[in-house]
Amino acid sequence: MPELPEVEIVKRGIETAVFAGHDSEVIQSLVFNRPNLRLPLPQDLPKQIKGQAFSQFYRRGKYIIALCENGHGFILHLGMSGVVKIIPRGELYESIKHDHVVFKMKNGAHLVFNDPRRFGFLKAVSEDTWQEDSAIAAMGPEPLSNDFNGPILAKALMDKRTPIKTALLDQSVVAGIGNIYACEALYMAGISPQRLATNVRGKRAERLAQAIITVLKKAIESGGSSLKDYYHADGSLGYFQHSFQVYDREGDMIDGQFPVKRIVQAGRSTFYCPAKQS
DNA sequence: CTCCTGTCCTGCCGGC
DNA sequence: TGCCGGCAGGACAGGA
Repeated sequence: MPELPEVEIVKRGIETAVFAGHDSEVIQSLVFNRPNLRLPLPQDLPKQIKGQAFSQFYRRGKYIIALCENGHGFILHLGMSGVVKIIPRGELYESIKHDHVVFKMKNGAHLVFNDPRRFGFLKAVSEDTWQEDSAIAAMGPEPLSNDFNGPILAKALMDKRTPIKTALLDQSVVAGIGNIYACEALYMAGISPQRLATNVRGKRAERLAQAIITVLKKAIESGGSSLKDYYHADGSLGYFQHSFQVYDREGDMIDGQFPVKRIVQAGRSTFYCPAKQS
């Protein structure tokens, strides 16, 4: 499920667990239970970070960047089905299916990456070069930073001849939006997903930028508030229940009279309310 | 160049 | 109940 808000919650949850004191930040071991996910797992990483303390976590779009004190670290992408589980110190960790990557911490806690579909990946990077990684460098502005607003969005959309919905999924336009929040932001902004991206400018682009910011912030808030310490009882981070206005609500009525439709764009489902979006 | 389609992989849900 | 097809929140390679 992970789009920007979910990844942000996962990152905060990891930070909370790792920076809890009593050597909770020190990695005792890192184990890969298979050779690859979407990409080969970095076989040198375990020895590079063994005994090291995590020093810093960042999120960029849908990516989490984790760095250790010696400068070694990794980029984690959750793909479609990835979750991070945190098993606190003192609790027994029992491996289950698709637990591909397991960090054992010095204080006895475990951080586990579980990804049934294996569309996620973990890539070794260093403190000095992670920003030059191809996935990171090509990314557009962070929507919840000062680098993002209506005019900046309009400029990124100017040359795009695709429908606006498809353009929003392009991580070089704006970072972190996926299928759900593209649909939700367009609904909130009253913009049809079929409108050409190049025709979203001026006031429309302003409305869309604001809608993106609002939708993402609300999702982070609801994730943060609905999860005790950001993780479920089973220790999994990254899945929490939202109430969406249009996503996965085909046939539902808006205002009791305007139905939500489902169409397919670039091979992905789009949900929208034609009566409310133009 | 830009844009679209197909593909990677497993799990789940609805229909028969 | 069981089986099967379709679909799933991402991102890339390859072809048009």
